[in-house]
Amino acid sequence: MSRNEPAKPSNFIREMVLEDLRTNRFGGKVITRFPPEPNGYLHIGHAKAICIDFGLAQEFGGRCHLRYDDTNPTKESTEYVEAIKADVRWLGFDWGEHLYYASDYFEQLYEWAAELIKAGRAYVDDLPQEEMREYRGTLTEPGRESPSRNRSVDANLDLFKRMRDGEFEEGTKTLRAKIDMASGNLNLRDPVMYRIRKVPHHRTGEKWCIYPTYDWAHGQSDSIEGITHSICTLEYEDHRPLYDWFLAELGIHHPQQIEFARLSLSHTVMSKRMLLELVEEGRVSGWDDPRMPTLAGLRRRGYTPEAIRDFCERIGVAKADNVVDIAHLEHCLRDDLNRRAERRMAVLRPLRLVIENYPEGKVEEMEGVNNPEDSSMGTRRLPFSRILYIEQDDFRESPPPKYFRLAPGAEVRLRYAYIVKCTGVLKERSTGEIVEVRCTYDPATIGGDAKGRKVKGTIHWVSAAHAVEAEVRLYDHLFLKPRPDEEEDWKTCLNPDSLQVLTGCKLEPSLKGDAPGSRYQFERQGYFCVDSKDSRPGHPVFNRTVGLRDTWAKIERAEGG
RNA sequence: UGGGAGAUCGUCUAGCGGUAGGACGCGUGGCUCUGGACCACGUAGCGGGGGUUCGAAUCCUCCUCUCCCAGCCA
Repeated sequence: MSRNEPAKPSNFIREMVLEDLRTNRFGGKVITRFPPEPNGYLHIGHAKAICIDFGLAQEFGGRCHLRYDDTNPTKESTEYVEAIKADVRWLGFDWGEHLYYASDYFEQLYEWAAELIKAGRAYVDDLPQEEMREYRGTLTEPGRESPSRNRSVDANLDLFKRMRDGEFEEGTKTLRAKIDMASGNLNLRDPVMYRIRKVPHHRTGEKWCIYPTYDWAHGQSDSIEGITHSICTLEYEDHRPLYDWFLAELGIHHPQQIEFARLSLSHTVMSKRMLLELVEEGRVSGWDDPRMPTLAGLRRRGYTPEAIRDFCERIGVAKADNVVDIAHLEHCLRDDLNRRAERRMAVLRPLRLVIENYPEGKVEEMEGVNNPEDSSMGTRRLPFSRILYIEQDDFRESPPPKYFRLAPGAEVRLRYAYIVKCTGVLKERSTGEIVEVRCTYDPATIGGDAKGRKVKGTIHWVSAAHAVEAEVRLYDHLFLKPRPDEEEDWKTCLNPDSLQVLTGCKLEPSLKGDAPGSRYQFERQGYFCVDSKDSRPGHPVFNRTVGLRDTWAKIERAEGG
């Protein structure tokens, strides 16, 4: 409608769906699914897939199923099932009644497999694993047909039944599709449909000892659920011919598989293997360590689902390999938190500031706005007194050029309070360390009104007598290099300062006893949240979610400071 | 050297034969009781060679480079 509105960015998947809608290919329906294997935690890469799967369904008035691809009982557990549900919900999506498990379809899958056997399209193979590999050939040489390949239908049926009945040991038999051992696509060289695993399944228990492979289970599960668009990542591209083959042979509802490029993020790793290694070696405190790219980690770090969804929208969807700069994610976060987080004052590295001409014992209450972006968020009272804490960084004995903060003889505004002028410092005799800054205040400037004076700097403060003590954890990128997995040894570029723990931080009293997860902007510093695991009454712990943009730090860095 | 896919500002992404646009980042300026936010401006790109066309990022062709596949993982 409005001509200035930039066109909503589309992507190739949306356009394919639109085209299918136009041609009425699936009767006007859009049914997608998010199909995690319950064998690990979801990360930001999954969030992209979730946003695409659920987002498309939402957009076109369809629905998206949550379906667990639980075909490999040796790796899966209900613990992951629950964690994944929680993460998807937290991200803001709802599968309604449509929670499914591939394991619900085991019986149907078995029947269809028998059907393929009867059609001469599948056979029981005796080849052990290593031999099967040899028979498969290589990327450049065709494979050879297994000696079992031309068994009779009856023999195959009988053997298959006995596989199910547990007559054979693990690894001694498989059911394979009979396709083409010479295909250039290795997936078509008689792929395995069933393998024997004499292990209980987290849902079917002891009922089965043969389990379908991904290739055999996935497309058929999609079909059963009436999925129209089966969206997955690029590595499944050459599985599509097999996906299509099974469905065509069975003559059942045939969804469209569409592949997109998975998300990579700079300054972190996303592979399950690497994340697991970080956890197991204690490089991080767990899957929900705030430095982890897992949804659990991001949540604990203080990320909002809105910011993550916005990010997924902004990065787009395409087929080219990509690595998105983590700064992009952080931008989306700040953008969201700036609008929603209440402001607070907190001194992370305290330095005593004594106002020499302010009466001892006097306490005034200053009014601070909770969010300058949204006046409906109200105001709060801040106790002010003679002895305050300010940030160590906000005082320099010999200030560099363009330093707007406190320095001997300089004036600065104490946010929401008074203009003060520095009169001197107290140092620790032996070390020369500055332990206290002295100043005088101008009573006429109450509330921070500079009365027409040009006071360039405004700093935050906390009244010493009223301060709440807290531990603050400063998090930074987990890796120093943008692409750790491209280093000789990815762990050599782990950021040794990815976590800095500060104790004895001084918070304004309104922060006392806040609920875990509460998010704030600590003015001039960044966004912080109450840690959901370690914070407790009497010992608050805050996590830095992300810092504010810091132009001054940039200037200092540029000048070699 | 088999099969599949891909290549557009530093990064992500649009473009569908008609002026290469947006976002992030970066830079400059403005504004500001957060050196935040916000506003304005700027920076910078079609992998290469041929061809078709009045006109090519887009169509054809050859080449180069990158990614995926040899699990009874997903």
